Amino acid sequence: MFTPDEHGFTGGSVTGSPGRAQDADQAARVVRAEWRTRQLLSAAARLMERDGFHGVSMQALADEASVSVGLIYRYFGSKEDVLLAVIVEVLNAFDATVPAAVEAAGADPVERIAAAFRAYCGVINTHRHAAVLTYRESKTLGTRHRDTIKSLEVQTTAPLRAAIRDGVEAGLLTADVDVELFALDLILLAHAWALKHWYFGATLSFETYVTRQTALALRAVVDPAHRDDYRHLLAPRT
Amino acid sequence: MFTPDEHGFTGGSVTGSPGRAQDADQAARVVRAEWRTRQLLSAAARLMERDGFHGVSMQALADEASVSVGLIYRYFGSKEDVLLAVIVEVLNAFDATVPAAVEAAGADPVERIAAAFRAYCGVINTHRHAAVLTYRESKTLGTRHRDTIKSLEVQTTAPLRAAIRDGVEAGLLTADVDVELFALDLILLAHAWALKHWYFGATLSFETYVTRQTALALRAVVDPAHRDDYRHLLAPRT
Amino acid sequence: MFTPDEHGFTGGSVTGSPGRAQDADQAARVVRAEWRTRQLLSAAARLMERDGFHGVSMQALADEASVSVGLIYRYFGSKEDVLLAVIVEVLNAFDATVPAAVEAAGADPVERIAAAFRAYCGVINTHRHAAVLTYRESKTLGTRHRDTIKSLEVQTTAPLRAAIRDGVEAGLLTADVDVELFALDLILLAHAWALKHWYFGATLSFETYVTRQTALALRAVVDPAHRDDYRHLLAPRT
Amino acid sequence: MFTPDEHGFTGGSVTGSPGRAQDADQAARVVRAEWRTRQLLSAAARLMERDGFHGVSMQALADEASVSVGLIYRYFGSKEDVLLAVIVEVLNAFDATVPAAVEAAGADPVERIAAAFRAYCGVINTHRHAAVLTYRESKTLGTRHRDTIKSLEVQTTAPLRAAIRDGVEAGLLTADVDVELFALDLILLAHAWALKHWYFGATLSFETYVTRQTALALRAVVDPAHRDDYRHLLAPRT
DNA sequence: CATGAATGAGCCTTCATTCAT
DNA sequence: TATGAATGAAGGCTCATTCAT
Repeated sequence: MFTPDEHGFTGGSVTGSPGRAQDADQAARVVRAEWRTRQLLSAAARLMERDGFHGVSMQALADEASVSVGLIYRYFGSKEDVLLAVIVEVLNAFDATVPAAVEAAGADPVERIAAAFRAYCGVINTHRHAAVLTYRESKTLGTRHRDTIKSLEVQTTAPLRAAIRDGVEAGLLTADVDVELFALDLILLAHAWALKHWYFGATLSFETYVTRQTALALRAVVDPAHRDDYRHLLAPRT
Repeated sequence: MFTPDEHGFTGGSVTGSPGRAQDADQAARVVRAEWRTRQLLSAAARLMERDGFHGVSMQALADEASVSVGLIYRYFGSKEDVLLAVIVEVLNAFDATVPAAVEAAGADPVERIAAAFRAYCGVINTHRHAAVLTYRESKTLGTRHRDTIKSLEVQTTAPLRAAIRDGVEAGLLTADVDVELFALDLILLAHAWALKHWYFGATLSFETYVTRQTALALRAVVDPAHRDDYRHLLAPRT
Repeated sequence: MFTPDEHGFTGGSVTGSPGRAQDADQAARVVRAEWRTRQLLSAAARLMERDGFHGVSMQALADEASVSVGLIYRYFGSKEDVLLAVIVEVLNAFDATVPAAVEAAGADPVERIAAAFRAYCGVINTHRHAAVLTYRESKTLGTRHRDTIKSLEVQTTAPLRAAIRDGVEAGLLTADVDVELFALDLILLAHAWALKHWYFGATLSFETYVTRQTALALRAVVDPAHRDDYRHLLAPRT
Repeated sequence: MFTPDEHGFTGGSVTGSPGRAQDADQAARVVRAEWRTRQLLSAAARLMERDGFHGVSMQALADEASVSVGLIYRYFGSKEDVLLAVIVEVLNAFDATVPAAVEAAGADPVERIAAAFRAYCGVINTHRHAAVLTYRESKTLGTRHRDTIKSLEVQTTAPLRAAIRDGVEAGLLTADVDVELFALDLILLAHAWALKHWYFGATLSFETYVTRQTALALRAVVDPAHRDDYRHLLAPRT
């Protein structure tokens, strides 16, 4: 699990109050701090998805979150940090969701690939607001932040790449599949769901989208010899 | 072919001079104007791809193009107009390239699909700078401009969609292919080449990328009965 | 009394603090805000009278008022709004001064006319800087603002017109007096005091100016039969 | 007659063409130059009256006059010079009109005053566009130009002041009339005709305005003993 | 004489960030 | 902790003026 440098609440000793009461205070403080953070990130994601990073002023963000401008700076060092945190939140959600989904799919590599893809799409669907930001505003961030994201993305897509590799090695996928490339394509298709409103209209439901894309993608790589085993994935009724 | 309202050089023909000489003047002026436009758009694409629309100031643009700020406004009404023009230039390039490439590929729908995809990728490779902008900065533009782009994109992808539809109807592609979805996916894969430096590193050559993606995509849709006919596309040696 | 929409300090009362303390805060804030406004308007009037609306940059205004440029925009939405506020201030001063002066002059219509005129001149003398702006920069403002001013001016000159009308009806002024025209002329003569430095030099004192103009104007309209009653106005010793 | 420093067409010897032909050339040139000047000043007056000095760009002026921007600078040294020339044109018109009108009115001082006033109003009515500029944009001009205007105005109002002085000395006006002040008032009333559209609406015709103002003003100063002699001026039927 | 492309200083305005309360 | 007044750098854009043709 990744935790950005959200201003490092070390919560050091303050002044001179007894221990027990202080602990309670601290706990309450932490709770409130987390609530604030969530409140702010949620507002930021909503606003930035709609108006873009540069289209959202700190004042607007403060208004949307019903706090003062100054308070934002207690939780984030700069406007860029807010953006980074929003993006990181999505990437963390991948890490919190995808591995579990893959595990739940059982041992079969092809099933795991399908599960991973579906989980990716699910996270993107949930954080649709923020997901677009990853694409649109990465260049906005400085190199350091960008590297943070980059490595998070690699880490995040690891389960998918692993499943694909397993599939090839198990002979379930054709031997000539380029693991990296296929993984990239699946990620792209997942992201496309977030971009699709603007690019595509609202013709497909989420379910249909995932099912069809899964079928399309897998048909390209499943070894002909095992096609029948995955008919439920390759030729869905929808 | 689309031409944005680049400020409509009506040019005020005035009093009473011959006409031949004036025509020459006008012609020379138009030539220079077009040169300036190209010069500016090229600089804009380079800079905006690197720093994003908001990261490029008009001053910076002027410097990069070695002109004064004021002059930019003779050719574009606003900063947004510059962005629009950059984007439109790519889209026009599609229109100028793809249909010809498709025709040159002969009558076979599958060959035409492959040719269209390759052509798309080629245009994106050429205008790599500008292509990224289409993704990143569309939200930046006002609704009117956005609609302009949207309709251009639809128009631009028409040849590809047509070829796919033909393929399905000719029984070369499996009957259950979702034309729109498959077209979208191919476009995405083409665009991905522009996004890949940031997303992927520089492992693949353009040739390899196109060949492999073509194979991957087509394998998902070509009817098993015709696989052998397209072995050169489906199972390239690279 | 007119109050322009000076940015409507709604002020965001937030969480849950007592109220008394907050009220005090709010009150203090309002006081400071009003002080700022006055400070800014005063600087604006001074500068604009000297250099004209277009001759004063926001930077210059900020410097003169010893604040930052940005702060001006907390109090006024735009440069035009500053001009409007300056002008409105004068017009409000009329409303706050003239009626009282007229009342204090007693019931006699002629005395009331003289008192109104003197009061007008007094306000203009006090706000000499700003008064000139009304003439010079009305065209600068947009139609909406211009209408605001126009209706304020009408409202502001009402007491004078009423007194003249009463005078005519009471038979103190000759029956053929054109009420509107005579009122306009008096207003003009009052404004002329503000324009006179540039137009006239500094030969006359305020007192002398008012007294003489009153005499001159009234002599044109007071009915010969009542001349003697107003000798103190018609033939002053100065 | 005043002639501003309109770039001093000394029209010196050019190169080496014969005398006669050159003279013709010169003449033609001068004619065209004057035509251009008039064309430009007319356009400038129209535009500036509508949009104010600062609201008119040199480009707009060029367009309105159907010439190029560059050409304007052959006739006027700067934008300010254009404004000055426009204003000076009105003041010259006074000089060209008022004295003649005064002479034509005969020897009677009161008649001369009335004639002068009517002539002033007439000029202002004709150059209404430009007249407003005198008020609105004098501050725009530098000190030097402003002094030019000031002295022109003094020179221009001389006939009126002379007539008033004569009237007082002849005992036709009451002895206590302040010559300078009364002259100023009359000039103001004349100018008011130009300002009135904005200040007053369009209720009065020019004729009515002049007649009524003349009556009003003269009634204030004509000696009671001579009232009957000027009944046609003091109590017009309109 | 005439044109209009080109320049660049300067203007209004916004907004991230700070800090006294 | 929380507020929001205050700052000032920077940005987009305009426009008077020049100059090569």
